[in-house]
Amino acid sequence: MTTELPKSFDPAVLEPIVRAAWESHRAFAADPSDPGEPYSIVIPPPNVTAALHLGHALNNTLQDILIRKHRMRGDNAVWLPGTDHAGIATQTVVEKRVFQEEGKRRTDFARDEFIGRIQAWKDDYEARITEQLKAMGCSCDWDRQAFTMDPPRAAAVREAFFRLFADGLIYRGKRLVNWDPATQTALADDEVEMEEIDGHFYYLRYPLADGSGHVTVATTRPETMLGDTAVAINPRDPRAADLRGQSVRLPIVGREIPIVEDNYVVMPVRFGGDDKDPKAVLATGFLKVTPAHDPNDHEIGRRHNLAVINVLAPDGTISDRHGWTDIGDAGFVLGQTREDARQAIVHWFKVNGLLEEIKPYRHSVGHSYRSHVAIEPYLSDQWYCKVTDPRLAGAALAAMAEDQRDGAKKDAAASSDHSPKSALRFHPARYARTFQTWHENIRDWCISRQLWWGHRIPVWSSPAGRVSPANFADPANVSIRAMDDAQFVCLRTHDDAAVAVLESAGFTQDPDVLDTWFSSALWPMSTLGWPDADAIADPRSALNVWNPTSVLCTAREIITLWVSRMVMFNLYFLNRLPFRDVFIHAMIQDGHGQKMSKSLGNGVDPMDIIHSHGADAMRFTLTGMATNTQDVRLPVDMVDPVSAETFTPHYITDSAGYTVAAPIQQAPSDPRRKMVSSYGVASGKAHATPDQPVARNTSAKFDFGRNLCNKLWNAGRFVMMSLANAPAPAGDPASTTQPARTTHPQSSTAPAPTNAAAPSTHPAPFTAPAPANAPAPTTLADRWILSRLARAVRDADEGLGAYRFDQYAKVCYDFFWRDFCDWYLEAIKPAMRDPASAPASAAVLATTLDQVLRLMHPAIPFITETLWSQLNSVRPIRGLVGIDAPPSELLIHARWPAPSSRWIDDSAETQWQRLQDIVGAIRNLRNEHKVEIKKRVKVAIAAPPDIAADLAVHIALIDLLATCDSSLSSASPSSTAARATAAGVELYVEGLVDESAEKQRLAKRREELTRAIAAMKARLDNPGYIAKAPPRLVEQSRAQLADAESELAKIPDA
RNA sequence: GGGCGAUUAGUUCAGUUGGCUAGAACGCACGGAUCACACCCGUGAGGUCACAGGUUCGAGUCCUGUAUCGCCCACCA
Repeated sequence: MTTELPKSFDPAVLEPIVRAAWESHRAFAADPSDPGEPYSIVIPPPNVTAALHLGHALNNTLQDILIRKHRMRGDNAVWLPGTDHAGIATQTVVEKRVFQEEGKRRTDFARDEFIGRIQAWKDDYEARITEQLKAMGCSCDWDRQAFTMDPPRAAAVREAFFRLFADGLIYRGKRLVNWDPATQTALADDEVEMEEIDGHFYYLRYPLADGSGHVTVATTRPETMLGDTAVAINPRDPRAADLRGQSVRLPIVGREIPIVEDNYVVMPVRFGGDDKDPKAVLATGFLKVTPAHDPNDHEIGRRHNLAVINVLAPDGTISDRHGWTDIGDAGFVLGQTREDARQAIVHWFKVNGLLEEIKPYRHSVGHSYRSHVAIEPYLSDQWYCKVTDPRLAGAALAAMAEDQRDGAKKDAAASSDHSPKSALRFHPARYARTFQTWHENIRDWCISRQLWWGHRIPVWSSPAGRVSPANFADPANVSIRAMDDAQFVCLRTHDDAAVAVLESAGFTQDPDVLDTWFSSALWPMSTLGWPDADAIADPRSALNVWNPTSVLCTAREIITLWVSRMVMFNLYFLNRLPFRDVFIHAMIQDGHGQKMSKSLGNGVDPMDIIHSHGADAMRFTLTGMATNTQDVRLPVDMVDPVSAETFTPHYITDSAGYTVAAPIQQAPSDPRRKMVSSYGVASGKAHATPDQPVARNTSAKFDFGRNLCNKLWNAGRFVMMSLANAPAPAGDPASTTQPARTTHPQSSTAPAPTNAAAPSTHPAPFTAPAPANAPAPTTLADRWILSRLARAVRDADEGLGAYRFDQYAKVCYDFFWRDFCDWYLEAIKPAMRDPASAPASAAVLATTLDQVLRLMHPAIPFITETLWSQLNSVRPIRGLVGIDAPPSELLIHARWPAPSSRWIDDSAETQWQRLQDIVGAIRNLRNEHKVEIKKRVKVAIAAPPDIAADLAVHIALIDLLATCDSSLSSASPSSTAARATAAGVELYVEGLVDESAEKQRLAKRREELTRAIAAMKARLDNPGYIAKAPPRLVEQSRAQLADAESELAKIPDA
């Protein structure tokens, strides 16, 4: 039965079966009370704004590899899944959707009603994301799935806010914030994108108040002049002395404002300014100071005690209702947008003869990452978290690994195990610098957002009302602080009675919500039960077992947004790190080095790849791409929806200077084309019907993984067929290979059978007994493959330990395909026609496949799990002395291979390498002379006595692998024999008559040898080389020279 | 402006502390329906390691500079 595997594997059929098996066994469930070293990862919670993209696929594949490997090692491994509510992003998406579909704006709804809409969106996308992760094979503990706004996470937010508030680390500040006039909310610095803009420098004349003349200020934003409260000049400016104490009359408004001296002002070039500084070139030396609308001016205003006059409404229009009273003649701009006001004011200056000049100026301007409109520095009341406090940023800096601070030792330090395990380490180490610089220059964190979707700020205030702790039933859960002459009351938990007290005293709750990163910052704590009192008190609680987590896997773009804040909060609230390692993986770009994005249409949907190639194929390809670099490229193929042809898109530059994909004629307007990036987004439309082709981006790169899976499938099939007749283990095979795990499928606490037997530390494979009836391998092929296996296991482990997933993938690939399939399987085919007669080889074969499946399972879990169950049902002898292969019903719970250095066999590898060289040389000769594939040729091998003795034993292998009949001889070339040299022996293939081919080949070889001899001679003639190079290398060079010369001597002259 | 990367075969990438004739995969060329696999097998071609200096017996690797590309941070005069 078991040998009836289909010829090629079908992921669409197999993956759901394997998923069901894992689910029914509750294979991903973890329990903090399990023995085993804790190993935990929290998922970087994807935003519920959209379905997962390829970057997520990479991110989660790598995490799953780590989790699966550690689970197999017997560690108490848990992977905590969840999603992020992503305040601004999600609200914006839903607002846009509602407006498109219903023509309604957010303000047309009641707050709760609109939140309900967003909630529905969230439910939808959370489900999709979860399904995507499951389809990818992510072995998250789904019982612990979290959402940054669900009740447990809300409790964490309340507790954290309360503690920070009571400790004075949260304050209310009237500050300039990055205001997005479109969404009417404040943005964090990180949410602002800089864009280069072609703007202008406007030179405006401000008359001196005494009428004796004017000063000329230069500005890119003339409209803000309405809020000017000073003109500044550098004290070193030669004109400063004459103007000291003077003031100017602000045009339009008529406000009299002082001339102040401040070092911030850039000196114009003619007074000694730096001529390389474009500002100095353009500057007049007079700076208009608008404290309410420019961060630097705000600082100047503080230094000189200037008035702060806000002339804008929250929507970005000029307004006299938000702090501006002396409007003078400015009535004509009231109500205008920033852009219109700019034109109007410039026009006013022009007609009044006060506009001196306009010069073009290219500069960068902050834009909202959401609405893409220009950010307005805007004065408003916001809540701040005082991350500049030493207890936060300082603690984060102190937690860094010593050898990663100040860029010490660079990447070499990342993999060293010498520094204390308790420190925060980055992999690759260069990212430690990003983290350090951020904290050294950190500014207080604006945590309030003018949104509806998010954690409502748990503070009530009243300008007039007053309360005291005595008013509350539970004063310990109330924190009262006075700021700005008002009382602010923070409630620790949801408490209707306390709210009633506040409301009756005239208090109202702050309408704002918290920055989405506030809840994200608590993620490694809140997903594990904090702040539940029992969780904190119990040393065996999930919180105390799994926090600190083992590693955080993420992309570099959120080191400052997220990593930093988790470190600060975890240290502050729990006095320990949220994770020890931070692994920063590469970002996936398209084949042109551009980010994948919806607007470029170059994104690749993981679900498309799962459908076309299979989850394993996608995972393996991504694993191989996870190199140490900061970007990797994935050339994207697009599928034309009409012709169904695949092609590589080219790019054009649009009128705005942006590069855009130009893949398909009229692509953006073709409704079918839109489905490219909307798999799973435009619900129900993603699945193509046969008569309606759907364009889906893909990449030929995924063929790499698919080919590997297919190869593994067929190799597995072949091994299984071979072993079907092989000896089975003594005793009752069924009971040893089929542990009865299915008898307790509901028990999440039951560890895997293999792990249960293991101590809490790693299994000790060297002491594990081999099967009593395991025959000892004796053949060269067996010794060789076991030696290669031992190295592969060691190297794979090393790669994973250093977060070098590409190395892990390569080791698996090379060992499995090159060694196991290309050479080992070919070599043992004769023996496997009757495995019972070669029990040792059968045991080696079964053991090797067993280990290959274990080794590759973390990367390609579905196909390996499928083959594992097949191997279990064949029941061959598995395991050898030194190679522990304890049975397990499911591979996901099977024990991770441990390096078995006892099988590393240099002599076998040397001998095998010689065979490979000889076989390669004979195959080469055959090909050069166009010998038919099945024709056996006669080969005479002339070898020195010691090598000849070795070869005599294995001559049958040469005959098998090179399709020849070879004989060892002492060099008796017939005149017509084609010849070659390999591995120190000479080969003569009889009967190859194509003399021109042979001559060509020899001429080429002669040239190669001549070149090599010249290079060697030059090297050895260099006295410095002889004197300074290690003797080993000099010896090697001499030997190579001798070999090359002797081979050349034997080549007959043309 | 500050920082971090990258530049190696047609393409995507490896290349450990400097040391064999610089490797792999895909693609390409030639041969092959062989009883695991044509998503395969065998063989081969293909590289001035971005450029210019330097250190060294020896540089893809270390140093300096240049160019191009990318990312992060800062910056509305």
